[in-house]
Amino acid sequence: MDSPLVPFGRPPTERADAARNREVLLCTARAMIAELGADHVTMDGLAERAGLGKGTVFRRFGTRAGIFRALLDAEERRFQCEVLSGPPPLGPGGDPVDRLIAYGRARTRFLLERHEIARASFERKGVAPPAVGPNFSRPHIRMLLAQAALGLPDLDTLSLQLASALEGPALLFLVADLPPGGRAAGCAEDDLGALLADGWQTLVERIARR
Amino acid sequence: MDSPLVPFGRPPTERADAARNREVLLCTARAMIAELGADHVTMDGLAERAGLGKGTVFRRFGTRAGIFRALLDAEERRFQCEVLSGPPPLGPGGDPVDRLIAYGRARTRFLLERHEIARASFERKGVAPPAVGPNFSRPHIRMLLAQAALGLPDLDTLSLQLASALEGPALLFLVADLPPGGRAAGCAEDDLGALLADGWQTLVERIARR
DNA sequence: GACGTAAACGGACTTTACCCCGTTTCTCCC
DNA sequence: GGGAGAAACGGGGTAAAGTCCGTTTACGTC
Repeated sequence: MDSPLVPFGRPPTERADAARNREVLLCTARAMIAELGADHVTMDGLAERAGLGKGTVFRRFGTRAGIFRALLDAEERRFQCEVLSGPPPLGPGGDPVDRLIAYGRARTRFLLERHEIARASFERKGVAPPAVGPNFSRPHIRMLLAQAALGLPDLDTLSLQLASALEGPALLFLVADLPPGGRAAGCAEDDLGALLADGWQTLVERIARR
Repeated sequence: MDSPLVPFGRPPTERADAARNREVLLCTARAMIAELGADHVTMDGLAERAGLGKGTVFRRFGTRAGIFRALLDAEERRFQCEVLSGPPPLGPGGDPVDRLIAYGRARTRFLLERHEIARASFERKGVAPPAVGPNFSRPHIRMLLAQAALGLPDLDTLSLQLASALEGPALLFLVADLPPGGRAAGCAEDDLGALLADGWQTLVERIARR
């Protein structure tokens, strides 16, 4: 019995085949999304096209939304890098209010460019946290608000509400459903992004006004 | 041929049995929600318990979310009455900024009290508009902003974002999932409502500051 | 009151997410 | 290289949403 009582030394490393299959699945998913649109991607279809069993897909991603979340995560990471270590005004170094505005612009653009995946990464089944929404934006906004020292009370709640104002419209309420306000119909994605970005700037400037 | 060429006089009135069944279904649904929780209410279960066929349920409400939407609509209507014709500060007559604040408080409370149904009335399948979210709040907010004459540009977009800030947190991101910010865990519904309401007030006051 | 028609009904059928568990494969250690 | 044990795999099974279509029923007309 010289085996260690506490099984040290084996941090939860992923098995090689598992890692490979994850990649295969993500690639296949991307291809299928491009080809069929996000909501015609079924778990069975994905499994078959990837040449794997259905069980594997679920083991990897837990749920349908999990796939889209994983897809988004990869891109999120790059986005977060820019925000956390890129040049101002988005990255660190500048005036916090300017950063807030720049963040909103960048985030809006990011979400609209990926709205299909972002939307699909939502799903209300069981108890899966939304993940995409407030998880990065909210603390970031909170931090910038704190830095800006505007004398605002309860930054926890405020940052939540502002994150909603920023992400909600892009993620949930529109894109393909309701173009904002009167100018319905012909409103392309870019225009929409510009409107939302400007709106965000107005909001932030008003709130930051001393 | 004395029958009229244009079949006037028959506006799309609902057949008596259909109306009765709608009521039965809504009542049964309410009972089941109270008993099992909203997300254990299945269409089969509802149909069986109501003593009707499944096809009927779908014909009536179109989709699972449709039931919850219908349930909410009834309550929504009462809420809207208060807002549209009740006494100030919520109802018409007072200062628009005060009304905006009062509206936020009332709406937050309304949504939190019904969060289970409100959440269930969402669903992303096909092309069903969210309905609950921006459909009443947004135009109302827009109107009050216009009345307040704050010199804000693009009220269409701004009202959308503010409606998101108001409804998003209550509807989507929390209640049972993530209590806001640091003070996790023990945060009851009432406290949450107070936090969100205060946050909303802060937001509006800042934006309205001349 | 009988009749014709459009609307409503019912439930079998299809599709899809997700579970389960016996089987296979990796990886570590000797 | 061989063996043990844990992790990953596969695919049949289940449950629930949503569709279809043949049957029944309400309601206006004669």
